[in-house]
Amino acid sequence: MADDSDDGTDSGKAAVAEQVWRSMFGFLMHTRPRRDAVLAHLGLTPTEAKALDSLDGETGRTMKELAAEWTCDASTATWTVDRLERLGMAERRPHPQDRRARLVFLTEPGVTTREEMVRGMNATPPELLGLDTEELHTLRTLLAKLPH
Amino acid sequence: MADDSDDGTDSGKAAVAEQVWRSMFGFLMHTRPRRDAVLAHLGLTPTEAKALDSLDGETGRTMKELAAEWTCDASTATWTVDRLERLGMAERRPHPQDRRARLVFLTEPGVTTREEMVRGMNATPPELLGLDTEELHTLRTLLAKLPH
DNA sequence: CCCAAAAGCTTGGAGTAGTCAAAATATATA
DNA sequence: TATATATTTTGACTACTCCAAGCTTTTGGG
Repeated sequence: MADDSDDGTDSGKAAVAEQVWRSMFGFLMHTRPRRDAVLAHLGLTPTEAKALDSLDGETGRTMKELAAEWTCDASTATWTVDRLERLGMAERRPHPQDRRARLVFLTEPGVTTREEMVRGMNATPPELLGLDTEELHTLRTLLAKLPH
Repeated sequence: MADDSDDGTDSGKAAVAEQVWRSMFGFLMHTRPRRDAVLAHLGLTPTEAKALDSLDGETGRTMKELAAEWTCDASTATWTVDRLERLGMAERRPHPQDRRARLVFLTEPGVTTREEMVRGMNATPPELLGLDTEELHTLRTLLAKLPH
């Protein structure tokens, strides 16, 4: 009610949304150093982390696909996969149908590192446990309505 | 209730917190391209953006302070401020008490660019308006309990 | 069936951003 | 005056990033 001005529009809603975003974004910033530390601890550059995230041990990806996903030049994709390969985390295998193409897979150490990275990046910030269970349930329900 | 195992701890709460975090983090990722676009549109590198954020037009900061805030080498701070200065967005002025030191201020164009940047980075994602006003109020109350 | 064009990838060359260490300069302080 | 402080300069190195050129293989007409 007490919100503000005089136009007929739903300006109160936008103001509340803004405060919601401020809190959410602030919390994200607050917890960011922890996520940065995950990559630092694993010795991964942001590019290597992104690459690791795009790959797995079972499904081979072609260089073309990876370049498209990373929205980079084909030669940059070559360079990126080279880095992972030198780290022993990825390998190129021949494409069974097209001998021009390569399929990129994570090696076993690559899969392990990827798992640690994903676990660390997605780890629940302990600050959330400052809320009680009922509050968390409410939050879960509401946040589930947002695109992800 | 129906949650899981057999230890006496409050394991259901952690599971809900995890889902809350998944939604929140997912939404952050979902909205990230928009924030990247703000910097791209203003032609700012991440370092320049960080520097701009640390400065204003009234309060001078010494190089030493800036290096500490950015947790970088003093010479890196010099390099960073140089960039902003070449862009016409910052200027060094002598320190009134200590002639060894400099005070760094934003210029008028720097202040303007900073404002645009802050506005763009903090802009409320329109997806939030998919929730109704009451839901947003609830969200605001709960999120305000988190550190920011 | 053959060959020119296209596709997939890599290599080589070059440029930008960011980072630090060491040395140099100027000033303040004990 | 000797030492400490604030900053800049110089030099070197890593991480990206693209473009242009080249190699191999596939594909689409004639």
